[in-house]
Amino acid sequence: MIGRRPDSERRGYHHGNLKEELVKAALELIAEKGANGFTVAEAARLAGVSPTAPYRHYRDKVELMADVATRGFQAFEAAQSRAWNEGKPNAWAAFQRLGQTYIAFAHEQPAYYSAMFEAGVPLDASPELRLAADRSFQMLRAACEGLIATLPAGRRPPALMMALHVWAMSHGVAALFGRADAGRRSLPMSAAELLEANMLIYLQGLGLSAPGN
Amino acid sequence: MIGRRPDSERRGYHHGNLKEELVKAALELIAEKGANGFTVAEAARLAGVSPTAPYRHYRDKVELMADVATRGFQAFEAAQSRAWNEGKPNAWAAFQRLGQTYIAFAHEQPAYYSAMFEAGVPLDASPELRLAADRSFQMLRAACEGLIATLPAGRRPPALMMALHVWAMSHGVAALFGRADAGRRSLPMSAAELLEANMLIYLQGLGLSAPGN
DNA sequence: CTGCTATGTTAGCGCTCCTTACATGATCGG
DNA sequence: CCGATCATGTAAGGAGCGCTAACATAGCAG
Repeated sequence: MIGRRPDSERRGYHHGNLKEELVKAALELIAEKGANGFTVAEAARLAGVSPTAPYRHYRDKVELMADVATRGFQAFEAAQSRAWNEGKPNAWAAFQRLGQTYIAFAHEQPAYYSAMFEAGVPLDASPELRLAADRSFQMLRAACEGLIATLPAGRRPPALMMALHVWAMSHGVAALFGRADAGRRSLPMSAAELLEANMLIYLQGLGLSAPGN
Repeated sequence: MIGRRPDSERRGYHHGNLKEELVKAALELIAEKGANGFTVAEAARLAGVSPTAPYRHYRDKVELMADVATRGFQAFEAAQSRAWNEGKPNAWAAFQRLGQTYIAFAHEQPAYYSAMFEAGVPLDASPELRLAADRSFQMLRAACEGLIATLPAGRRPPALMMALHVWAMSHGVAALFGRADAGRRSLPMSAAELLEANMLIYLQGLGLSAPGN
């Protein structure tokens, strides 16, 4: 990390950047056949290399999955950060955007979402993964603190608890109703609407209500 | 369920009741190594039969998993039913018991829980599975209706939506914080406490509060 | 007893994960 | 410019798994 070489991207050696392409292949496969239907061999095939080439870049299958999950958390945190936008124009609106972003991410990046939450990758598989996951959560926690600050001092819930609740609600809705999986029961509303209503009722329970309304 | 045969348990043929024993073995393996670390061959080994014997009882691995999931839903619904106890002594207390039961089930029967929600078994894998899952949900929905009935007519939310919210919160908490998995962040409260607080705030948001309090 | 069906075993194909040994392309010291 | 070295690829193969096909046997019906 001494800064990039100025004269070239250094995509050298045989293939170029096999690592990136393996991640891309893994995402395709996970999106197509679920988190379990992904095999290292098939990813290698997609990348046009021999079945054992991936093992030059990843110790084993789990490490590859962990890399995918890490990139997922990074992309997720970036999306969350954009949605939060430093709490503008007000904490309430920004908070609602966070929830929508969660559902949208689960819906539009099912492969990332699977790798992050459904593939069974332990969070301490790598320090980078742990870091990326923690940053996502800290973002959410900060958003909660922003909302809590609008409450009168006597009625403020612990920010950590609130963040855990919001995460649980988001994850619950996304996991149960937010995927295009088979076996879905027909719902009267979309996952996004369901989560928005859930959040509104929860916030109401905390004594929060939409400003300017 | 016409009552047991009086003269014998009818463990006939070669092994006796291999099907039951395979399910038991599967539960052990899932509890031990997660929903993915389970193999048909190893289950057969645990049951003391050859690696292909299970295929006389299940078309493939998915069908075995689906059977485990079905039995999980049946056990779950039985537990829920006991907890609900027809809404006695009052809808509020019975409802709280339902939530606790959800967390307890996820905690004490991790193998069932994995098979039901994390193994990727589609709900329409079999009619029995679909039925068992639906019955669990109808139970929850009935409980919600019981609670909603205590609200004044003008403020009643749709029971289906409420049931979906409760399920999402329960599942979110259970999936994220209710397992003994690795990679857990240290929490200031248990999953059961977290869910109870979440429910209380949500119900508060609906205008519900504990009776006699 | 004879034959049928349910339940089990053995053999084997194709696939996966991963290791070991080997080949080759890029880079660097001279 | 050349050979050494290291990073990156391939080839071969072992062990395990899902599943099928062919065969064997236990229990039951007649």
